This record gives sequence, structure tokens and C-alpha cells, in this order.
Amino acid sequence: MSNHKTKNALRDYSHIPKVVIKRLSKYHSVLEKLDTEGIKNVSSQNLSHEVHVKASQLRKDLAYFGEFGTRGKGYDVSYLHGVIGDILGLKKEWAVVLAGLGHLGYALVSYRGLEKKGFKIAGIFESDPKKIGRNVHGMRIYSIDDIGRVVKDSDVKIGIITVPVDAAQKVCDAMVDAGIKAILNFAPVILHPRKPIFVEIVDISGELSILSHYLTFHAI
Amino acid sequence: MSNHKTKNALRDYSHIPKVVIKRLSKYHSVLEKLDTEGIKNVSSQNLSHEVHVKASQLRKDLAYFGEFGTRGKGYDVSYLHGVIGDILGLKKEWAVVLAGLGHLGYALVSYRGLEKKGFKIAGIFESDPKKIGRNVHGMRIYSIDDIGRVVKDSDVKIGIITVPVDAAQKVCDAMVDAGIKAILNFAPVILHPRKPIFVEIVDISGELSILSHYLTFHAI
DNA sequence: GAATGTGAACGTTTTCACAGCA
DNA sequence: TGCTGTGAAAACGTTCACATTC
Repeated sequence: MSNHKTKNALRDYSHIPKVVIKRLSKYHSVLEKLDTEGIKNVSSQNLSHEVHVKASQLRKDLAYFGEFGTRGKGYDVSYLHGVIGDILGLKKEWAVVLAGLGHLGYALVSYRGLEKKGFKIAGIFESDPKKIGRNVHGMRIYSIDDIGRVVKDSDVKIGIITVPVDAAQKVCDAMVDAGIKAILNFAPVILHPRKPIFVEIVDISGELSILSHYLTFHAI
Repeated sequence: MSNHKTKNALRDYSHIPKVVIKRLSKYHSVLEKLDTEGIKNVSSQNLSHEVHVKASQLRKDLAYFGEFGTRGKGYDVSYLHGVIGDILGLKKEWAVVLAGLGHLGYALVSYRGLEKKGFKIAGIFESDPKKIGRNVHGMRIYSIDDIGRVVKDSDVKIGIITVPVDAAQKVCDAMVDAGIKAILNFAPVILHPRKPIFVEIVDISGELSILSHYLTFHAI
């Protein structure tokens, strides 16, 4: 193949399948573990096995973005970890805001894994006047009315919604108005953003429905 | 409305795509909302629009399981809600066990949505001796050593893991040994069950990675 | 020799377009 | 006429198999 040098630059990274990105995130975690264990090199065979996918799929996933391995040898663990971190956007520190400091919101605020991946909570929004103005884990709790300012001040692009169902759409609207570009929604309701932003859903009941369907029709 | 004959009985419900089940779960939620609003009838057009999918996709999804609508009219809201509930296995009350009563575990224990979908927490497992033997929301907290008995007594098929990363594999093994057939895993690690059971993953860092990849390569 | 990278084959899911029915 | 149900086509994602490279 010619054009080896400019190849990566010519690629279009914008409509990679979401499943690929999900798997990339798993490779990233496993590579991180291998790296801390001092393992220097890994084959597509070994790495893919850890993630329960086929070796050819791992190689195809990486092929969307370029060539990162050495034939006959495998992948440099630390290098590939870095490359995937870049692809996932984890080299930047992302400021996020979180709305709803119930049990779930508190769980996420306390979850150290977010910081490890470069997500920093720039503000927490609550409707309960008793909580507003206080601090939790060193983070300030605001009224939703202040979201525009906080988003602007900290250049926030991502919002996390952990409010009750009935408040979710209202909060979504406030986030979109404030300039949020992507939302992670934990409320069990389908959001209809006024502008076409990116919404990821974490639906616990949905996941449990899959399990119960599986148990009903497969093997009990 | 009852011309469905033996067609349904002939179908094989066992390897329906997981995406279809996920969407079914969303249709189910929306139908529930419409039902409580007193809406009697809905077209594939209207229902699919609520869930952000194409009308043809909704119809194809339902076609896996049978014919439930009336040509020229649409779907009976209450009837279709019931049908999908059956398909998802929500007519049965599923006993589940939850391991790990940290913030996230506590959030799920307090989450009334589980009961609404027919999931009842039969036992909570903790490693902290100070919590063992106590009650939370009327539910008993056990040592993981008791999981075999609890699973047997309550005929539990589903386990939820909300323990820290380092303990997750050990808990997974204990659940599989106890006879659990399906696991919902919130720990940020890939589980390797000793037997080939069904594992669903809720990976918050993974979902956030998708958002950050999107923001990096699409529109910031 | 060993393991990557990739075109081609394959399988699955989505969408189209319209026949069939109330 | 209006809307479902469904074959056929298109789009998409996965796996195979092997040429390529170290």
C-alpha cells in the first residue's frame, strides 16, 4: 500500500459504530490493568480473549483508526493504551455537571473512576433548597438556575442526569439551553432534547428486562 | 382482537437480538405512560416517534413475536403493554440478590422502579461486619457466605453486583456457585464466570467514553 | 515463525415499499 | 382510506483467510 504516511490523517473518525467505541473502552481498561502489572507486550489473541471478543474483531476495531501493532510481535501495551485514550478523548480533562443529588447522584459524585478517566464534576445541581449552597466532596451544590453560568465558566460539554423521572425533561431542557452538547441520562424516561444533541441512556430496568427475557426463553 | 391462533406458539423466541429486547423495554415504558394517561390506541408512527425509532422498525420488532395490531387502526395501548410485559418476562415476579451496599447499591435498593417491573430484592450481601444482620428498607443484610441458602430459599435467578472492582470476580464466582443464572454487573471490570451464564454490564465510564469520543470527533 | 492488517465472504439488522386487511 | 405486517433490498457489522511484515 502506498500513502502509508498520510493514511491516518485521511481517515474519517466521525461515524465509527458505537459498539466499536464501547469495545475500545474495554480494551482501554484491560490495557491499563496490564500496564500496571508491568506487562509490556500483548497479542490481539490475548487482549481480545480478556474482553470476550474474537481476535479478528479487535484488529478490525483498531483498523478504523490506523496501524498500531508490530507483525510477528503484537502490541506495545503502554503505547496502545495511550492511542486508545486519545481516540476516546480521554487525554483531555472533561468538565461535567451532574443534576440530582439523590442516592444515585451521590454514588456517581463519590465514584473515583470518573476522575481516573478524566471527567471532573464542575458543579452539582439540586432542587432541594436545603442542599443548595452546601458542598459535597469539595464540590459546590447549585440551583438549576445557575447552570448557564457554571457551564460557561468551566466550559462544560457533558451533563449527567440523575433526577427523578418527572424532573428529567425539564433538566434536559435547562442543560441544552446552557449549551451542554451531550447527556448521560439515568432517569427512566426517554428525553426529547430541543436541539439534536448526543444522549446516552443508562437504563437499569431495561438491562434487567433483558435478563428476565433471557431467563424466560432460554435456560431456567 | 383475538385472531392470533397458533402462530405464536410456532415461533422460536430464544435468539431474538438484544437490541430488539432493549427497544421493547422502551416501548413498554411509553405504553405504560400512555395507559395511565388514558390513551386507548396508538399507531406505530406515534409510538415509534416517542422512542426515536422508525415506525417500520417498531413493526418489525413486534413481528418477531406475533401480530398485535389492527390494520387501519393501530395498537390497543393496554393490550400491547401486556403483551410486551409477557415477552420481557415481567409478569413473573423475579427475586434478585444484590451484593455491595455502597452508595450505588443503596441507590438501587431504594429505587422503586425495580419493584414496579417485578424485581424484588430477596437479599443484600455485604462484607462489612457492621452492616451484616441489619435491615435496610425492610431487607435483610447477609454475609456472602449465606448466598447459597438465600438463593435456594427464594429461588433467585438474578444477581446484581455493586461491589468495588477488586471484589467483583470473587462475588461473581459465589453467585455462580449459588446457582444464579444471570448477572447485572456495575463493577468496572470484565467478569469471567466459571459457567457460561448471562452477564449484562452497566459501564458508566464506557458510556462517558462514548460521549467524549463523540465530542472529540463530531461537533464541539 | 509469528502475529498484524485487510479484502472478501458472510451473517445480521434496518429500511423500503407495498400487499393485505379493517 | 389508513395503518399493519412482511418480503426484498440495502446497510451494517463480524468473521474468515491469507498476504504482508517484522
